[in-house]
Amino acid sequence: MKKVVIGLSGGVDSSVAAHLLKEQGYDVIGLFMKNWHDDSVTISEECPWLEDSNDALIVAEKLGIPFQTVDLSAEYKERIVNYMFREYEMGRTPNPDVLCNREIKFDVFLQIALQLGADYVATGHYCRKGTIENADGTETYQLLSGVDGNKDQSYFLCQLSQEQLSKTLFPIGELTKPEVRKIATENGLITADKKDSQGLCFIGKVRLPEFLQQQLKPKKGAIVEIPSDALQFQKVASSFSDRENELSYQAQKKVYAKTDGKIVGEHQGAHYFTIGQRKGLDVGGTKEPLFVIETDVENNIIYTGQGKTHPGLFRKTLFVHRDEVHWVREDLTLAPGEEMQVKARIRYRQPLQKATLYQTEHGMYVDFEESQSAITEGQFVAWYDGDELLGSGVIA
RNA sequence: GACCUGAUAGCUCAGUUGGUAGAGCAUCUCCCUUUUAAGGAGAGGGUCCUGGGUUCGAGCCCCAGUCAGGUCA
Repeated sequence: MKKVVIGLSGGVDSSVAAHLLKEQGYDVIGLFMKNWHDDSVTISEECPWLEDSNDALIVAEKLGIPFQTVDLSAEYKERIVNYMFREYEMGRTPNPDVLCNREIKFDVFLQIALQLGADYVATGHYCRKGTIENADGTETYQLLSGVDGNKDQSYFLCQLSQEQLSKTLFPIGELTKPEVRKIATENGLITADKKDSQGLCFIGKVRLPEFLQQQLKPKKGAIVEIPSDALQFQKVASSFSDRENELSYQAQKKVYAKTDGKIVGEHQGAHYFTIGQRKGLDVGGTKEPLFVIETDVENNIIYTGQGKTHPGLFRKTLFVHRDEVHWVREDLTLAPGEEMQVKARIRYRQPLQKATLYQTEHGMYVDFEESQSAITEGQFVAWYDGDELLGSGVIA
C-alpha cells in the first residue's frame, strides 16, 4: 500500500483531499504545518492557526488517520518572510505564496514526509498532475490547471520542479469547489462549511503597510502625477536591427523624473506601494482615480497616472533573467534563439493571454499580443499550453 | 492704491428664476480573492469664509470685512 502524507490545513479542500486518498486505498497520514504564530500583524481572529489545527485534528480523527503537527515557522520566516522584506525593500512586489509552495510545502514539508516513509505528499490544491510515459521508460510530469476554472491554483505552483511533482498528488484537482463542499458534507467533515482561507497562506489577512513597517521604516516622499501625454508616451517608433533589440526596447520600463509631472501628495514610503495600486494613495481632487505607474525607492518617489487606461500602466513585453526562467517541463526548455507560442498570466486568476516566448542568451522575453496592465517586478509570469502550465519566471 | 473674480464635503468643483445642498476623486466597511493589486457593492462626511441686512424663507440678493488669484495705474 502506498503511503501518502497529506498537508491538512484545517480547511475543506485538504479535508476532502485526505478523505479521497483514504477512499482510494492509500495509507494516509495527516500533517498540520504551523508556520506562523505572530498574531500581532494579522487582522482579526485571536489565534487562527490554533482553531485550524484543531479542525485538522478533528478531520483526521473522523477519517481515522494518524495526525501530527510540525512547526516550520523558523523555515517559513527565513525563506518566505525575509524574502518579502527583501523584495519590498528593493521596490519589488514579491509573491510569497508561490515561494511558500516551492520552499515550504514542496520542499521542507516534502522532506519530512519522505522521512516518515511516505511515497507521496498531497495537498488540497485545485490543480492536476499528468504523467507522460517516455520512450526510455522514464516519466515526465505535467502540472495541469484545476477543472474548476474559478478556483484553479496552478499559478501558485508554477515554480515546482519535476522532482517535486514526481512525489506529489492533487486529489481534488478534478473537482469543483461546490463538489468538494458536497463531499465534505456527505462525509460529515466539520470543515464542510468553513469559509475559504484568504490572504497570505499561513499568515492570513494582513494590512501590508503595517506588516512591512516591522522592518521597513516609514519615509515621507512625493507622489507625482504624470500626465498621459508626457514625453515618455509619445511613440518613438523606430526600426530595429533585430528582433531581440526590438523586444528589449519594448520591455524597457519607462523612466520618470519629478519634473515630468506635478506633485500631488505625500506618501509614507515608496516601498509600501506596488504598480497598479489605487487605494492608499490618499490623493483626491482628480477626475479619475490615480494609479501607481512606477515606484522609485532610490529617490523615494511614487509616480501615478490618472485613470485605468493611463499609458504608464501598460507594457507589451516583459523580461525574465536567465537564471530566473523555470521550466516545469524541463524537456521543453527553449534554447537561445528559440521561441514558442503560449498563453500566459502575470497574476493569479488573470485570464490567460496570448503571448510569445523568446529565449535569448541573457534571459527570456514574454511578448504579449495585447499590452498588459501593471506588469510588476517581482511577480511571477506563468506560461501555459492549453491547461498545462509549462513554466514560469520572475518578472524583471 | 483702484478694479475684477473667487471663497460650498479631506481634494477638485457643480448648484437652475432665492425654498436649509450635489458629483467625481479620497476615506471607511463589506463582497470577491490562499500573493501584491485590480474589480463589485454600500456608508460616513458640509455653522455653503465672517458679520450685518432684505425676505415668510438666502449658498444664491444687498452692505462691510478677511483671505486667495488676477487686471490696471
